[in-house]
Amino acid sequence: MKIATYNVNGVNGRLPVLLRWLQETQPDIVCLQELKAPQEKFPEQAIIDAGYNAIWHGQKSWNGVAILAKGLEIKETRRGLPGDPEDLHSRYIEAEVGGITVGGLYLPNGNPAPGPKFDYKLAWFERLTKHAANLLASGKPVILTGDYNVMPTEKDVYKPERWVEDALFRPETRAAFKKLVDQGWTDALRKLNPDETIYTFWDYFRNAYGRNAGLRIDHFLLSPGLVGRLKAAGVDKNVRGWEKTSDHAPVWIALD
DNA sequence: ATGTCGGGCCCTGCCCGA
Repeated sequence: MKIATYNVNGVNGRLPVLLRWLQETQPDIVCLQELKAPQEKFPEQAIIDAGYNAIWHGQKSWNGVAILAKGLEIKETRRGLPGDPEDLHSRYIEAEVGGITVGGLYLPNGNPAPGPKFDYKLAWFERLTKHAANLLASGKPVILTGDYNVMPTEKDVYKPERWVEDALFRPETRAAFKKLVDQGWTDALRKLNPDETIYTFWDYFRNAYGRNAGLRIDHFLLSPGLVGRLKAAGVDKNVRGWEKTSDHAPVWIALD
């Protein structure tokens, strides 16, 4: 079973790229982030025509998350993280699919830091970490995947010294990610490729993709029971080179 | 500091968020 995550950066603007990638790689389950579309503007029919069921949580202009599945029922278990009824951003959606609880997340960017946006990022991280503890305690197989907007270590940045003040790489952000993982999660891409340079994002500026000036910020965290089923993982880096593409590339894992 | 995207809107060049 192949499970993927993809920050599309505008699901309608990237629809041709998304459909081509689905057709070429045929993942079983897909988490999408940054739909940038209100609930009623999600391209549902095109996704159905591509062979996928979908649930999504849209929002005008920004954010937005979805879960797609091919030939599997998607049983929604939650939209939005608990802990702050004032938070109206569409950044978390969760479902039971194929016997696995899949949480698709779009963690706040947090720039500029310090400031209110960075505070919001750290608060959101805390809420995610609390919810993640409850998911682990359930003993069920769980995947938490999406755009974490965190480079966990220096290995995950093309030029770490340039990013130390950035919200994606500040010590507080890395500490928050470590605190989450240390609950007992496994970073699937790193587990299978302990020493390799792996990037999932290249910004649009200064020919970042051409220079491979990338970041690893899209992650798969697996609950302990799933680690033994992890057989492969990768980044569909070529998709970042397509016309009208997202600044992120799709990331995937294969489970037994 | 800069760079480049999608989306949205005082409908078209500019602002926001990333």
